[in-house]
Amino acid sequence: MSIYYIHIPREVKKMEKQKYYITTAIAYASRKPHIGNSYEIVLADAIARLKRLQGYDVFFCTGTDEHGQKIENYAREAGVTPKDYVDRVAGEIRGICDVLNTSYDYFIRTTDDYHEKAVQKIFKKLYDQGDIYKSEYEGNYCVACESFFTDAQLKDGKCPDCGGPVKTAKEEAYFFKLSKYQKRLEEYIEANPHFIYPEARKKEMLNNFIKPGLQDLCVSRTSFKWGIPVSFDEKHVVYVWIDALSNYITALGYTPDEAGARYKKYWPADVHIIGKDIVRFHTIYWPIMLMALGEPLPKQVYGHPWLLFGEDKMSKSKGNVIYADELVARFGVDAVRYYLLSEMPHASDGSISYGEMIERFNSDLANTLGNLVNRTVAMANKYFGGKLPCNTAADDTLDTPFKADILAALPAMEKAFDEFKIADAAEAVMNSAKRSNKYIDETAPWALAKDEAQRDRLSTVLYNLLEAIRIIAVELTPFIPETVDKIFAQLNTDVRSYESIRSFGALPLGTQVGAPEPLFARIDAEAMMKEIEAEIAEKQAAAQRKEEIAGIAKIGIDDFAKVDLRVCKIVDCERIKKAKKLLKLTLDDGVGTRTVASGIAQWYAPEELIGRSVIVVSNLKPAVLCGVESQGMILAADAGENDVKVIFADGIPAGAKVR
RNA sequence: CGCGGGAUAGAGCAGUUGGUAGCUCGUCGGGCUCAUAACCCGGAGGUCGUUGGUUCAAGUCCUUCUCCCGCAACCA
Repeated sequence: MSIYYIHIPREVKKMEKQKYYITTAIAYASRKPHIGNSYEIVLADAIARLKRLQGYDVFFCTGTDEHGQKIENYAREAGVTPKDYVDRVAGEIRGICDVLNTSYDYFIRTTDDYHEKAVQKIFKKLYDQGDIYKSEYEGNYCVACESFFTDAQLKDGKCPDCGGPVKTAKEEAYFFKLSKYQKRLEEYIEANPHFIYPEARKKEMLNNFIKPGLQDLCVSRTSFKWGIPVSFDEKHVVYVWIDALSNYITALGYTPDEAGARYKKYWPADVHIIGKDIVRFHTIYWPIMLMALGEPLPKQVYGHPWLLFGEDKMSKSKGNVIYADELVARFGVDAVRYYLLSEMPHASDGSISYGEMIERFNSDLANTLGNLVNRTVAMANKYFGGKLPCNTAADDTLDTPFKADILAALPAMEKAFDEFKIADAAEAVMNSAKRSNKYIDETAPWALAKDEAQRDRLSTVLYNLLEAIRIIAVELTPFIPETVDKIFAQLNTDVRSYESIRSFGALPLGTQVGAPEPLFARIDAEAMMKEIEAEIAEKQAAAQRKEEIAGIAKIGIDDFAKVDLRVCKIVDCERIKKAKKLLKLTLDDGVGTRTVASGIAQWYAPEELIGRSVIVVSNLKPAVLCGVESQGMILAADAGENDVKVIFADGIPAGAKVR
């Protein structure tokens, strides 16, 4: 199997620390992020902490993306200025990073002054050198797809995506010549097989986007104001790509005129940690921007999977949104971190549920790790008053394999980290804890304690255990740093360097061990689940109430009169081939026939609809959906969580007006 | 035939270049008493989605089909 990582020497020379620059995507400051969005920062934090432990000079950057139409709209709804709005949300986002105990070195906001200035200069530079050009785009625009296409891309004069009609659109905008760099990008990706990770994403990018031909990217907008103004053309604001992606270098102090010391030191990034949904922007647009600026490209982009709630995506209306701060309040920060890091598969989506959370907490943290520390420290106190007199009474048949197993965890953990298999890394460490529990069973210290002649042996056994715990604790630093501190407090030592865990025995003999204190209290799963269910039910009820009250703004009778509802008879019905959810209905509306596309394919088969009558919004503007022009919309109701029922009007003549 | 990934014990997953199917949780039985009703050992439970093939040997390679997921495109 190939190992997807940039080779980094394990031994870092003392003279000069090697740098390691790691970033997360910057979070869009439109809403408070739920636990799924928070996974990324914890993942990046674990990697950053490991690299620091390994002796790297780490720079770990995160932040918020604060411009755009959506934020402008939310702010208007909230009745505050966009700046006030993002100040609040950015604060919440940063609060979540902090509550998760993440060790970012820098938090950038795209509304920061230096960032805005740098972005303007970047935009100007690209414009001056001809990579960005202004266009009265008289291209082929597909309204349905909201995309422009070149003549070559069109299929029989129609949109290559949906097969629908395209029209010549005129919209003043600036464009970035991606096409110019396409070949270089393709070569770079081929030449650097680890650049896009995991492998599947790379194929996706190459086959779907790069090889078919990159279209020039629209990089400015005139339709909203909340953005960084184009310095030489104030009608335009810089659209998301150049604004947001630049953060990775502006955070280091980069501008086109002056790179700055920090930039020179840390760029290029060693890895960008991002969600799989934005791999495209980070592996196509971003590298091309950097090429155009004449800067080196990041070494690696890791598109991580998503965290889902049970089977579903989280959504407020389902009442199943879980926020990091709520979880931390209930379970503690390390329990949340541990769950995220140990439960997420490295390539496919993971899930979170309270039941799994409790199970993982009890079995790994409380039983395996917590209990190990507790029983060991308790014995050290009970038998020796916390101070071990000897560590030389070895029993090789038991001790040698034990030590070997404990020391084997570190390389296993490092290898897993290099491949972003963080869950495997956690497992490797936890196996050391299990192995230590087994060692207790093998050596039976309580039996040794009964024999005065075995005193040295007993002390040695307990020393080996304390040392194993110390090694485990250092290895757990990337995962649960707060607990690690507690463990070291109980061991009463500060020998916790990375070097000290490469061999067995760095714990000084005779250290006065502190009193045993449980690290994690076992959770009564049944009681807690009951409690949680009650809370969720309450939340759901509240959400529903709110929806009913707030609902949609009241309309007058005049507004309602604008909607023309008609009974129509379904004369024909078929699936739309290219669409998963759409049915194409041919309707008799009393005057003639019309075609309507409806997203009910997963609930109704075409046969069962033919001959039935439905209510149709007849004066809806036509739109093209997957190549079918839809001239209206049929009424249906959300009958349940995942159930839609069409409202039938059988027996009423076609063309009848509904009011 | 748009591109790509997947189907392995009740659940969640690992299986490196083909060579005796493993891990965690759960379950059943045993052991131990230092410890947080915890810890340790053992059992049961899988014809590795389906068809055909290559091979001395296939979970692993090729092939047929079925189903799931991601990307792209739509829930008018």
